[in-house]
Amino acid sequence: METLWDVALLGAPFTTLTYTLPEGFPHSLWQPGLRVWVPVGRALRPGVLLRPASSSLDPDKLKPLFWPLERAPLLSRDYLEMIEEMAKRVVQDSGAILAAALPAGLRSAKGALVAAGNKRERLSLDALRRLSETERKRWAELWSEGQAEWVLHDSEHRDSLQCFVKQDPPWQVRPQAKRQIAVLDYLWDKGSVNRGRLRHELGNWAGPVLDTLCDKALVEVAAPEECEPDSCSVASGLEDLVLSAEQSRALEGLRHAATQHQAALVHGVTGSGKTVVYAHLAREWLAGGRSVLLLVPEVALARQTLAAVRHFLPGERVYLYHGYQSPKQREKVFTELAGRDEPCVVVGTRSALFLPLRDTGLVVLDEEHAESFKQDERLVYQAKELAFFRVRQSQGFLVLGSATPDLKTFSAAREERLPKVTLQERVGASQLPEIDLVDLREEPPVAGPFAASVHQRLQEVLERGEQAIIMHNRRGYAPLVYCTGCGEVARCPDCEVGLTYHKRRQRLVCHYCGQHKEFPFVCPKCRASQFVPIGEGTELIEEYLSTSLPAGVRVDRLDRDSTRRQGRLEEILAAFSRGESQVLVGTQMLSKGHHFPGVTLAVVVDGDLGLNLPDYRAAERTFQMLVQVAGRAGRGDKPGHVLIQTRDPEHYCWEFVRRGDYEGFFEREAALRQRLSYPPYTKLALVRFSLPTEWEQGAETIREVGRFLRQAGKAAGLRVLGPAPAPLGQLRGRLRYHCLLKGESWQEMRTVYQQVRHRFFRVRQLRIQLDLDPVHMM
DNA sequence: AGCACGCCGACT
DNA sequence: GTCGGCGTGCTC
Repeated sequence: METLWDVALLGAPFTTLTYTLPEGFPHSLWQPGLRVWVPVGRALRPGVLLRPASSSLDPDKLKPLFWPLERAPLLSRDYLEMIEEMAKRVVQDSGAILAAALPAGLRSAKGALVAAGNKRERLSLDALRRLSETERKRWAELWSEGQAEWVLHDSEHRDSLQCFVKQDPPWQVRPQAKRQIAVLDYLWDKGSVNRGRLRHELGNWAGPVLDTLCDKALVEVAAPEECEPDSCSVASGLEDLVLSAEQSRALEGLRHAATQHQAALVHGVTGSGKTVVYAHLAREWLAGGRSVLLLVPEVALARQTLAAVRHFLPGERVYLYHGYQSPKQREKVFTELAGRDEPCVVVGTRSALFLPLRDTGLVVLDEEHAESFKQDERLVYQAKELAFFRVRQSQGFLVLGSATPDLKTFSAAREERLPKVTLQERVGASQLPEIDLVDLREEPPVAGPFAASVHQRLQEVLERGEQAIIMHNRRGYAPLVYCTGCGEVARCPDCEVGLTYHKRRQRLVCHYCGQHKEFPFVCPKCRASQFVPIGEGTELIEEYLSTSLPAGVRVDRLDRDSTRRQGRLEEILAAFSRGESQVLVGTQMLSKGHHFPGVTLAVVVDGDLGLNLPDYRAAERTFQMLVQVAGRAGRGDKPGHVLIQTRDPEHYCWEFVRRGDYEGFFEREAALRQRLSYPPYTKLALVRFSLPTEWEQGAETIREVGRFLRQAGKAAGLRVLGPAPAPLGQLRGRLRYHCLLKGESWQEMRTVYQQVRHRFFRVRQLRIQLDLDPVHMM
């Protein structure tokens, strides 16, 4: 009989600890996946039973776990298997993975009470701990028989209310009202947080300040929204389920692939109607009694896709899941799915891969090349890898879809490790747009950031009553400002990068660490306060077009700043798709999957922006983004046109973008990668490490880490490059370095990483992180 | 992350 | 002599 269990802690330090079992509960209760309260130090913490312990610890020295949180395990064995596999791959504790996977409400045990049947007996968690052994046992038996229940603290408490800013800056607040400004700034950065969190982060004074701001209607405090807006007013562009001949062939191809493979690639040009094909396939899998998971890279797309799925699959249970839902909402979806046996559809972003779907049949990863499918802050994981694991585990089928697949994915298809179906035609009357380069060396920008001919073209399009999108991947007003006193550029003191000027907010913002300074700003070098903006961001372009285009033309902006306020994104998209605005200026947010039939012109303000970054994927990324932007033009019945401004018209990327020639680009880029020994021809990992800027032993430690890595790497048959300062050499007051590992085996890389961590474990100033297959080298 | 333990400076 | 500052290290 197993009496020792390994429990993964759901809070820091996330380690797995071993406990004995308490008395009074039926033995059959103890199953993997059961959430429990365990004593850690003198506190109680939530954790998850992983497995009967194999360790040779002395049972007399172990504590008994305290109490189960539920009568049946929330998580299945398959689910735990997935978590543990993931933990192994990213070299982290299972508890850390679980904590990232579970919605907040399920990983934090709120102070709870035990109520007994119909009696009035109530016991707080603390009271329960103080009971005598016999009393505790009696309660355990009562609870086990269903005579007592956990009553979680009600969330109607004021601190659980969500707060969000209701107006875009600039805000009408006296400049002396520092606290009001601090609250507004905080909420603006975070989007929406609950009142408790706000008071915790800023201090208790935030409570009354919040009330003042509510009175001024600058901030709203509301109960977490319980339901998602059901339908989306943005046109989805998907009229019906009738398939073209090409789509039918693709569907047939996928059906066939599913009989002998675990996954397939749908390579379809923008506007070729991939979603309809997915919908058909989804319907078939549902009919077969299996669940369907539909993943898209962004929340806005998830909402659109939800509307389309509901339209196509009426009567099916469809769940939505993404990171911007309220914790309550996510908790509800999570628990409902964990207990659900009938098949259903889930539409969501990357985090939806962690949902406890019982029987995952079909998984669709749309826009599979998108970088948001790999997260790299808290937990480094690749959604594709996890999706693969899930379908393998459940004998399901994974569909990767894109107009511009990840080079790695396409190369797998080329080598016939991954079946591929292709969609080359746009559906309906629309055609792929014509794409032209505008050489800014010959035709320098005269109209704001635009060449004369581009501006001219824009005006013509608007005169005809058509719409245009302007893509520029830089938010804010100006990416740099320099001081007229000393000629220096204003820099972030912690990151050393230039500060971006945001005109509406009257702030200088560091786009890397998020800190901001008020503007006007006093130069730290010469005390002057006159600054001149250099370069242009979306805010400037919006302002420029609003004033230079004929009156009556409405210009809107779509970027992270303009969509911070809740519901703004939908408003902007809806206004554009109803034709109320004619020009939409934005960052790459514009390029993802939106369907605007009225758009006949797309302008890329600076095609070279991403091309010269120190990253082996710079060209791939630029190509993908430009093809996606181009894909927004000419989706209606009028032909589309794309203008790309560049100062480097000879770059090999352009001819392929112009012809919409993915395969050509692939050949060229793949050959380059092979020659330079980059993925997909080798495996790559970064060992990132950072240390405080002000640390005397910094330089010596960097050398030591490098020496150690080179030695350990060599022994493991890896090539080790570096250490080199990371492209963002200083961030948040820390120096950042990395070593690049090249080799054939992920496992060797993990081993080397563990060795270096072990070796420098005691050097507290040093933080070391592993990123297998990094998407960007920053 | 908590929360102890522990070793130095300013007070009754 | 005691209170308390936060550096260091552990939690089954």
